[in-house]
Amino acid sequence: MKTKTRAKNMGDIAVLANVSKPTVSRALRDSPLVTAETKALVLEIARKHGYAVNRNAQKLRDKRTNTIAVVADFKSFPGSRLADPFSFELLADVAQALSLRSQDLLLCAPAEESHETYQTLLASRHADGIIFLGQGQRDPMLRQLAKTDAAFVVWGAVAQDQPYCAVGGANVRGGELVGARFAESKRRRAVFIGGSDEHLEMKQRRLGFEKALLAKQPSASVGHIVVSNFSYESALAAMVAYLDGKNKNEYPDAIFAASDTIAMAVYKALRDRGLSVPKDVSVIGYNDNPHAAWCSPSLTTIRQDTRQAGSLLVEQLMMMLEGRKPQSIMIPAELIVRES
Amino acid sequence: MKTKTRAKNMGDIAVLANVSKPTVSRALRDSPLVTAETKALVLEIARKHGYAVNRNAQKLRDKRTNTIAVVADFKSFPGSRLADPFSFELLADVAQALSLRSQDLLLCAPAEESHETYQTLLASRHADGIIFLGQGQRDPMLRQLAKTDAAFVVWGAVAQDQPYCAVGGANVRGGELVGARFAESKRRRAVFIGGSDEHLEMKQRRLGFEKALLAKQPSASVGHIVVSNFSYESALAAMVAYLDGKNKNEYPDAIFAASDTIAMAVYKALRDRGLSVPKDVSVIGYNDNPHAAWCSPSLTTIRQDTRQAGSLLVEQLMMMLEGRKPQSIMIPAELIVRES
DNA sequence: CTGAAAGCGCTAACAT
DNA sequence: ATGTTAGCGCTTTCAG
Repeated sequence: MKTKTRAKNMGDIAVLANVSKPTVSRALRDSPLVTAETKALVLEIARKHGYAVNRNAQKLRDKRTNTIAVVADFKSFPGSRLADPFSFELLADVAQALSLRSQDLLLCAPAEESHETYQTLLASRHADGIIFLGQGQRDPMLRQLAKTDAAFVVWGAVAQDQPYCAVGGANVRGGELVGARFAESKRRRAVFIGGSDEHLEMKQRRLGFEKALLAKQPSASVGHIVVSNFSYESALAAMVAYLDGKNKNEYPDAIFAASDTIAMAVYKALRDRGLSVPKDVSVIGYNDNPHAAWCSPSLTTIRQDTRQAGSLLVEQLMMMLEGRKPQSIMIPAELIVRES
Repeated sequence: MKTKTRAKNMGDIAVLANVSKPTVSRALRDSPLVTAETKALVLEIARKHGYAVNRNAQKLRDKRTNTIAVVADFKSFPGSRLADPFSFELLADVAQALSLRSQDLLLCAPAEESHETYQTLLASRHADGIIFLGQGQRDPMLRQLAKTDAAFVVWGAVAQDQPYCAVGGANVRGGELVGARFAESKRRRAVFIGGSDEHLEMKQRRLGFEKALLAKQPSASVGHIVVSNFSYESALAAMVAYLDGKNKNEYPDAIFAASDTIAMAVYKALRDRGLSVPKDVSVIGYNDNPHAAWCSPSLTTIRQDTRQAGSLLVEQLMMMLEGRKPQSIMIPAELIVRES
C-alpha cells in the first residue's frame, strides 16, 4: 500500500470527491448550500488526506487576515532581563481573548518606532490591526498613526485629548488609594519612585498619590525619585543614591513604587540600611505581580485586572475593524493590602 | 489637493512608474536585474504612496510563509496566574532569534493536544514550522508528530531515544550540582520538590540530584514531594502537607525545588514554621528567575541561558526547513550561589 | 535589462 | 444543490 499522499489543494479533493472546487469549499465551511451527504463525503476525504485549506489563499482572496499584531516590549531596555511580568500577564490575556475570537496573534517586538513601520505592517496585509501593549514613550508616534486609517488600540494611560483608543488602568485612582493609605497610617515623609512625568501613566499615579496624601495630611512631604527604566537594577541604584543624599532623620517613612519590581528594589535598599518594613517605612507597589504575595513582608500593591484589560483591548479593536467607533476605557484599580 | 490615495497593488505602482509589474517586483526586492534609476524611481513612488507588498500574495506564490508558530503554555493550569516567568524569558529570546532571521512569530496557546492539530497548522500554510516551548506531558503527541514531515523543535528534556529534535537544559547535571552542594554543606535529610517522573525534565533533575548527593554522602536520605502543577499555590500546599506529616526532628535540612517559583513556596512554608534559611534548611531553586536574586535570603539556583536556548531552537528549526538534519542539543546548567 | 503570460489556492458571483 | 468563471496580488518562467 502506498503511503497516504497528502492532497495539497482543493482541486485534488474535488476530483477525489467527484465534485467541483466550490462545493468542496462550501462543504468545508459548512455551508447550508451543500447536501449532508456531499458534505460528509468531502469532509471524510479531506480528513483522510490530511487536507487543510490554505490560509494564505484565503487571506489573499478575502482581503482579511484574521490576524492581530501585538507589539510587546520584552525587555525594559536592550540587554536587560525580562520586562516587568505585568506585560506578560497582559500578553497572555490578550492572547486568550484573541483566540476566543479566532484571531491569530502575530507577536512583534518593537523595531524602529515610526508610525510608518506600523502602517506598512497593515498595508502589507500582514495583520488587520495592532494592539500596543504599553504606551511608554510612543504617544507621539501613536498620535501620528491615529491620523491614518490604521486600526489599533493601546494599553496605557487614558487621557482627554487622545486621538486614539486606549484601554488602561485608573492610574489617578490607584495613586489616590496609595496616598489615602499612607495618610491613614500617619506617614509624613512620602516618596514616589517611578518613571518621569513623560510617562503619562506614571504622572497620573504620582499626581493622584500626591493629591490624596496632601488632602488628608497637609503637612506631609512628597518626594519623587525618577528611574530611567523600570528595571530592578536602575530602581535600586536610584533608591540607594536617594538615601545616600539624606540624613537618617530625613529618610522617607512611606514609599510608593510605580511597579512591584521597583518595590523589590526598594525592599533591598531598605534592608541594606537596616530599615524595617513596614515599621520604619511603609511600601506599596503596583500591578500585583505574583511575587508581591510571596516576598516577606508580603507587598501591599495595586491590582489591575489584566484579564479584563485583555478582552477589552480585543473588543475595542474588533469594533474598529467592523467600522464601529471604539471607546477608551479605564479599568479599576484595587488596593491589595498585605503586610508591607 | 486630494488626499494621497494609497496605491493598493503592484500594478498601480507599475503604471505610475511607467514600467511593468515584474520590474516593480524586482525593484522592491533589490534585484540586480534592474537599473539603479528604475529602482530609485519605483522605490520613490512606492514610498510616496505608502505601498507595501502584499505578504499574503507572496506567501501564496512562494509556498513559504516565513512564519514560525510558537506554542507556549501561558498558564500552568486553567484559571491560574502566569506560568513560571522562565517560559516568558524563553519566549522573548525565541522572538528575538526569529526576528534576526526575519521570521514572523505566530503565538499559539496550546489547544487540543493532538498531533493532527499541529499537522493542520502546517498543512494550512499558516506557518512553516513550530517551536514548542515546553515538553511537559506532550511527549507522546510529539512522538506522533515526529512520524510526519512536520518541521518542529521542542524546548525540553533531551533524551536518547527521542525521534524529534529537542533543545534543553542539562537537567541531570543541574541536579548533580545541587546534590554536590548539599553534600558539601553536610546536609543529611534532603528533599526534591517538583513534578512527577512523568515530566522527563523533572526526573532528570531528581535523578542527578540523588546520585550526586548519595555519592558523597551515602548516609543521606532523599525524599520526593510531588506537586501536581508548578504553581506557587500547589507547591505550598504540597510542602505544608509534607511537613505536617513529619516530626520536627525529621524535617529536611536541604530542599531542592524544581523551579524558583516552587522555592518561593518552600520559603513561605518554612517561614511559617519558624525555620530559618539557610541555617535550618538550605534551599536551592531552578531557572534563576529575576526574583531569585531579589528575595531574602536571596536564592541559590540553577541558571540556564535562555538567550542561547532561543537561538539554538530557531537555528535547528531553520536547518530542518532547509532540509538539513537538526540535532538535539543540551545547554549548560550553572549553579548561581546566593545566600540560601 | 524589461515585459507578457501563467499560475499559486481560494471563494464570490453568476449561472444552471 | 452544484458547477463555471473570474480574479485576489504576487513572482517566476520565458521571450525579447
